[in-house]
Amino acid sequence: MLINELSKKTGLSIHTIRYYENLGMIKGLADEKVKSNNYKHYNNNTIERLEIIIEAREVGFTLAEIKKILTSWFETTESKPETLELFHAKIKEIDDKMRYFKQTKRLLEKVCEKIQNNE
Amino acid sequence: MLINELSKKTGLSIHTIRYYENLGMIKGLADEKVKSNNYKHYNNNTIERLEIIIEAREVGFTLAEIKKILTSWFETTESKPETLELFHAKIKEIDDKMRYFKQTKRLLEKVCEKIQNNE
DNA sequence: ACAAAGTATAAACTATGCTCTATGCTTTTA
DNA sequence: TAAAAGCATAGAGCATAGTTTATACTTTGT
Repeated sequence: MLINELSKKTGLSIHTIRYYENLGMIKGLADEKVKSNNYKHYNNNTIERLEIIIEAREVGFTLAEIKKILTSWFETTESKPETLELFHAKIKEIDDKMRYFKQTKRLLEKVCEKIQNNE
Repeated sequence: MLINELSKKTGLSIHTIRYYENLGMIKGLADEKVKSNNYKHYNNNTIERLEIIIEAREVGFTLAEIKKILTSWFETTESKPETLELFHAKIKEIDDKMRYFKQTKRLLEKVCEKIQNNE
């Protein structure tokens, strides 16, 4: 599929997709049989990768961090202990953030109560 | 307390605290009895506010959004229905993000398993 | 009393993550 | 076949959230 279709399937703008491609997070390939243009083709793996990017950026990971996640998930053949530790650290980060989430949610709920009681 | 103490108690840099003060998220007051300087004094409410800021920014709320939360929590006297709706929407956002969190955590755990099995 | 440390204000600078514009080529469509 | 739409590349511009620098005044410690 070309970039337009990819954009529609993921909900990301064409600009954003190209931005991610420039960062090396995804990769499209030009059809070698077609010499007249340089149109890049993307496959379902690209969709998977973009969905992971969307998920992980919601969590607040930077694009650099997400790139590492993608590499470890899709490309890594060898297993470095420091990579493993990195991911354990990230999991811990998520757990920490979850706590902030619960606290903030509780605060917001209290704000709602306060607003309603003032009526 | 002065800004240095506030910085130590919250873990935020003096610069960041001033940045938040410029945005109107917190407010220090100069001692009127002292004419020789313009040193601002902060109280425990400021600490509370900064702790809320720290929590909420981890959740990914923008400083503008956090400012609204603070206003509704500490300053609002009247209760506007649209404010209430805003906060309900924010709570929903948090719930949505929690889902992303769980998915991303699961992905990271799988990455860890993958790395370990490759050994 | 004087150097060091603290405070205030303003402005410049930086990093991240886009978003938009310009240019030029290719493909599709009426 | 000419106009419109799509694709690629490069670079400029923008918003957010700080961080750093410069300047100047005040307070504190020795």
